[in-house]
Amino acid sequence: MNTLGYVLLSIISIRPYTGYELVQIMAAASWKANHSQIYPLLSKLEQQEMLSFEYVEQIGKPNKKIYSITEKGEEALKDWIVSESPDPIIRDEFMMKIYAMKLIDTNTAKSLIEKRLAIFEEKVTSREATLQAIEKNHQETLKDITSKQFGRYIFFKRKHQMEKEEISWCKWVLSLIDDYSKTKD
Amino acid sequence: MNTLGYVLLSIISIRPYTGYELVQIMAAASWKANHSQIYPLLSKLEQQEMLSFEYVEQIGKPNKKIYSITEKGEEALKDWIVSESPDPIIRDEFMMKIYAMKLIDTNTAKSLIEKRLAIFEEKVTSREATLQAIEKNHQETLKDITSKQFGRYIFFKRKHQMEKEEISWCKWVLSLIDDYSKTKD
DNA sequence: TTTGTATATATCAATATTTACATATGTTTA
DNA sequence: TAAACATATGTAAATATTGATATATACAAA
Repeated sequence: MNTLGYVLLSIISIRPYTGYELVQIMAAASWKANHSQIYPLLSKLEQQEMLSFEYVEQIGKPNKKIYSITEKGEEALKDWIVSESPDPIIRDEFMMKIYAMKLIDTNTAKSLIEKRLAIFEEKVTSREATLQAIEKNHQETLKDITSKQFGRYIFFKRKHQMEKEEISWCKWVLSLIDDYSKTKD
Repeated sequence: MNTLGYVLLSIISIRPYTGYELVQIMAAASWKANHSQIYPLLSKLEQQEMLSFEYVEQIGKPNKKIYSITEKGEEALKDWIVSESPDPIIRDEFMMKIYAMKLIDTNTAKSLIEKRLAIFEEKVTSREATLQAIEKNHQETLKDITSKQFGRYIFFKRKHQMEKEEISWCKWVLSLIDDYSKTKD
């Protein structure tokens, strides 16, 4: 099995999901995976008996397959969890553009960073809504590190923290740009 | 040209580099790219006249090609910089394992997080060495946002901040684990 | 003395990921 | 009222990425 397969098992271990939902969960986790990758992989995992699915017929909406983890899947997942984790891969085009910032003029640079700031402010808003929902619905179990929600909760907390830091970094860079502009007057 | 091509142009826009050095720079930027990807791409960029290289013969070491950006490369790079940036992709296996943390026992979880903490403490140490070197060698130009070092400097500052935050998150999770362990006594 | 590491580049095969094509219905927006 | 969007799954082709093999020298460690 490949890494994405284990990642899907990890998410489904919390509760059953459809492929459609998994695409969105992966995107929210910044691990973008297209449905063209997710659907065939779920089929494969089902054939390998790591997952099972329930076919749900719907009216007014397309039918769906709700995947659950099997015992075999859980065992495979456990082995993966305790295995060595490679260094995280961060492919952030914006940050790589920053590297060559001196090539563009100050106003353009400023507006690029302002845009980044706005994007992350939106991310923080929606992340906070998710966190508040978890805190509201699972308040008693959040201190129970063996609860199903715990892992998901601390995961989102880390994402939230990261997004907040991006905002403060953007503001810091904007202040440097402003300081520089003043000395040029 | 593909995204990695632009990223290489971005780095080379600061100063000329060899393919070998670029592999290491990419790794330090968490954008891992193997030499099997870098070398053919540099050749292609040279053929497209985005880059030029100087062949340097060495004694006791293999010969090398030092790539510099051309005017054409710089124009292409500028266009890329002002284009829309897709959302960052973060493929962090450790964080996806955290999702399913409840499957493993408390002590195993604790040691996984301690290991993550140790890895990031090392990252911070080496990042701080890099930052101090930049601050020492370019102290006058660091406030000049049009200097070549500025982009690289604020890039590394962001990486440093991110790594520090990872450490504080690990410590927070460890404290939650300890609190839970106490309530279980 | 052999094995591993650092320096340096190159290519091939295997795998993973992205982009495009395909289908179908209900709701929302211009 | 037509176009876009959300729900839902699927496949095929193109592209990107990883892992392996290849070559060569110097140096350090086992």
